Amino acid sequence: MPNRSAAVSAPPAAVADALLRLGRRIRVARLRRNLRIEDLAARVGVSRFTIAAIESGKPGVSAAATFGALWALGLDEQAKELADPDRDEEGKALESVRRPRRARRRAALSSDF
Amino acid sequence: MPNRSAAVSAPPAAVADALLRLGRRIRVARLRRNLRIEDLAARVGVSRFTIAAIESGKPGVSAAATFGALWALGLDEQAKELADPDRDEEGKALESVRRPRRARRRAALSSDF
DNA sequence: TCGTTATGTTGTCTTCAGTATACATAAATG
DNA sequence: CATTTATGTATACTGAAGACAACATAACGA
Repeated sequence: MPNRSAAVSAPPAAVADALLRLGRRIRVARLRRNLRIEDLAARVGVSRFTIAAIESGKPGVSAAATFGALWALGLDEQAKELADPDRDEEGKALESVRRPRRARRRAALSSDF
Repeated sequence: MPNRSAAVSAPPAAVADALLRLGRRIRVARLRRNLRIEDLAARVGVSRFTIAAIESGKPGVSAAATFGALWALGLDEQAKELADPDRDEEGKALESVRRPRRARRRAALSSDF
């Protein structure tokens, strides 16, 4: 079985779009602050090629580099709110009374056959 | 993330915290939906080990896998708002009149030593 | 316009992310 | 409790992420 996962080499369109949009926005924020790619790279602690990859929406860049760029630009506040359980209305609705520490498959109905 | 970069192997505390928090929240959302790690992995298109890495906040996981997990859980709406230029007050304030396509270092003041 | 320089591009090399298998642990279920 | 099974842990393998160098291109400032 091949090594690289499809999700990374060819992500779903929604994910690819999100990464592209995020990259473009990071670029806008960087330019507004009059930072060179190299300047931002130094702040984040990666090479200029990694920042270029982020800005062009490459799927394979590490989460640390991506969030690091947001942080280095002072844009990490919204990142902190990501997937906030309090705002996950669907999740709250689906949640059963208790909150299990493990998911469980629908019981396999041992009685048949 | 191959050739070691400090930002990935040992991210700034703020970034490490953000990744840890995001991972925990993804786990909460997954459990609320009664999905096993393996179920979510299948939706995202990665192995269960990658989901486990995301949930434990490992810095090296790819952005595609991370955003893919948010997407597979239906939590990608907030992700779309990340780094929205309209909300970047600091950036808007810093932005000069025009929006250059390249940053430029502070002019090197050719006249002095 | 002209020189400067930020960014893109190409190519090589190294390291680790992601995968897979196997086993251990612990949490649900009945 | 006992059984089932979701998740953690360990090891090994492979391909791509990321670093670096050098050069090409194009945008900016003067």
